[in-house]
Amino acid sequence: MTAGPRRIAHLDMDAFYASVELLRYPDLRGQPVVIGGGRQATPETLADGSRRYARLRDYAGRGVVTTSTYEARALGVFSAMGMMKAAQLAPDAVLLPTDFESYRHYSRLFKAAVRTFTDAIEDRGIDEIYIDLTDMPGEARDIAARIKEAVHAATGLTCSMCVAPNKLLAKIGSELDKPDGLTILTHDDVPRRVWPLAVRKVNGIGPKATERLAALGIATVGELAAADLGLLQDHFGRSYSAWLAEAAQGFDERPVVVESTPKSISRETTFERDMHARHDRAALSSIFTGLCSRVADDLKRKGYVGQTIGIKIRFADFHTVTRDLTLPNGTDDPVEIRRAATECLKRVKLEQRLRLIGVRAGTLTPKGEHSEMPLPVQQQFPFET
DNA sequence: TCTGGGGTCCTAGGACCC
DNA sequence: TCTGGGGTCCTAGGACCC
Repeated sequence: MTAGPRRIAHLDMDAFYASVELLRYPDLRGQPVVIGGGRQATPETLADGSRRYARLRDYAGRGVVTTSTYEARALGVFSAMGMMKAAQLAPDAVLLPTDFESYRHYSRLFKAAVRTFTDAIEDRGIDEIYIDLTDMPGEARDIAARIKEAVHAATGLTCSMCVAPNKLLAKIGSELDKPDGLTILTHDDVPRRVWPLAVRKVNGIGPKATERLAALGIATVGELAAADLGLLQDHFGRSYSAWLAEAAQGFDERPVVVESTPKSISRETTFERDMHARHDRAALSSIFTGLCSRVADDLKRKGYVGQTIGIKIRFADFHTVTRDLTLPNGTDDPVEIRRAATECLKRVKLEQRLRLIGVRAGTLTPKGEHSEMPLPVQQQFPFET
């Protein structure tokens, strides 16, 4: 076994949800299209067979943009932006509702296509995967090109790929040539191709860290790579600063994780209007029960029981609190979940109006496997070591 | 124009145990 | 004037990702 560099690919579907919608509505190709909002955005088919689409300007509500086409992005409309803001930027853009059923279908198709090459695949959600190509014969570029072709043949969709020595670089590289890109990065490419990038491009550096780095005069990965480790430690702590320094050099040893088990299952909902604990008591109670039932259904469908039941409350001012409770045994029973969730709810002051409520089950174990700890021997004497 | 829903991982304090 | 230390569980919050 020679311990040469690994070959890790990151594959990212291009504007995935929007591209799936364009397969169904090809007449929208080339137009700014935004996915998000509720059912009311479903296109209407007219008598002559043509379609009438909702426009972003007609939207009213609290939704956010889920995805947008490249034409909409050119107008400044990006994922996670409030729809009302997006409507100001691109009032004439077409608005389509999200259809997760379809996206999951195409997700299965593209992953199955990749699986004809290898099983060394790490799932990173509906539209992304890592692939370990280390043990595959052939040139990285040729393998990636064949995978891209297979994905296109299976779905009619394009993706962008990068092959690099690790996941960190592969993830960065797959964005360098979007859409339909194919990038190869080696460690020697880091100074020329990675250091000029904004720190935000690094997976794991989010909005908060970006802002705090900017305050230190660090905007690019290269500036981060050149930063004094002591300075980083003072501002980000031992562990995160060490990771920042490693990442800026392009080092990352994380393996491609092929199998994983879920850690938690949750359901939450944001109300169309803020609710009041007393005034809207009946409505809230029925929503709460519904969330508990959905969590129970999800647990049953996936074959798990959860031992920690938790709730999440978001107030009108967006302040968010969580409470949880560990039960003696795991459960997938909606009544038991609701009872535990209610206990959690009692520990929250509900004076402000509520924006969101959620229910969560954690500490999951496969149903049927007994996870209860054997009870400790009753009553040990203290300090008997 | 106020910001969805589903997750993961990390940190930190206190309880509890030996 | 003193309080010793280490491991693990529980709970709450926060950053981050897709």
